[in-house]
Amino acid sequence: MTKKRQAYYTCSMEAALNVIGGKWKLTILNRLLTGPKRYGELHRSVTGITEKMLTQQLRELEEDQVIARTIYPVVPPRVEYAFTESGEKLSDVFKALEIWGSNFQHRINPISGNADHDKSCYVLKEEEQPGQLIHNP
Amino acid sequence: MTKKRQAYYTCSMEAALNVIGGKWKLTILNRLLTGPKRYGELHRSVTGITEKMLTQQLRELEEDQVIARTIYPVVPPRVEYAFTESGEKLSDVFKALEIWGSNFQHRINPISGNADHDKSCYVLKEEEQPGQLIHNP
DNA sequence: TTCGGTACGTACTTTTTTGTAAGAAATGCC
DNA sequence: GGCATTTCTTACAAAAAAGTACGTACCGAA
Repeated sequence: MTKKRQAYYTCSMEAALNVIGGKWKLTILNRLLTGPKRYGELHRSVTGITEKMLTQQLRELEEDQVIARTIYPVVPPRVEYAFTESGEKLSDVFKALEIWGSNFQHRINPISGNADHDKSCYVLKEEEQPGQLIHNP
Repeated sequence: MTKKRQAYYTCSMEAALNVIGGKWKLTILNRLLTGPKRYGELHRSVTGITEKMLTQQLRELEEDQVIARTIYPVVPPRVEYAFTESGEKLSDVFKALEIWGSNFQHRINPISGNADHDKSCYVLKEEEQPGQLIHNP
């Protein structure tokens, strides 16, 4: 394990940030919001991530009990990753990050109304149920 | 500036995470929740941070328009840091992080009911008004 | 004229995170 | 046997973040 992972924090927020921080974790978790995914699916879906990084981040998320790993004993191997109950509860964090980040982007970079870098990972439904997020098509 | 700071993101969440990520920013922002603070106050209050790091993080937060810097032209110098309007809106993010992180800590480390590392940075009031956080005494 | 207090800046080193490239296991199919 | 497929490992290298140590400016007071 490369990443130094603290066991204790003086602050719950820091603990949370440590779980979802890093270059790839939000993106990975984002992909899992639409349901369980295989390793290869994630690898294709998370553009630019290397296999080493993907494995490493998945291991850490698993260690933090945010996602669960299911191995199907077949050849070639089939491994699926899915949110745990605790991981699903992260949606409130995602939502808050998404809302604030969206405002932030528009403020910092208001000219880019239709550009690629302006799109959100998540869209909040109009008739929103608390805690629910749907993935951007 | 040491930190590589992206200008564009494919995801608002990533933009948000970039603003509050890093080793010290949540702690600094946490201190500012109780009102504007001077450089020296922050330095004493954020245990362990070096002057270089404090300055650097404050500069980045200022650049991201999360905090504002006010210089009083006196000798010796007096400089105050305070949330901007946008920074204040981060409280929703803090709250979500805090709630999830708190559950996370109890799950990961359930034995530590009264230890130091179990305490929160924030306490949510019983009769909570939306978006309001008060600092832990 | 040296000193103190405040808020930095800068060169350099160490630590941490991320990336590159290659290999390995398991097994059915040709 | 040799190959393809999938899910990882591992050793090594590069890049980024954080830490160390020291220096600067201001001006009034001693």
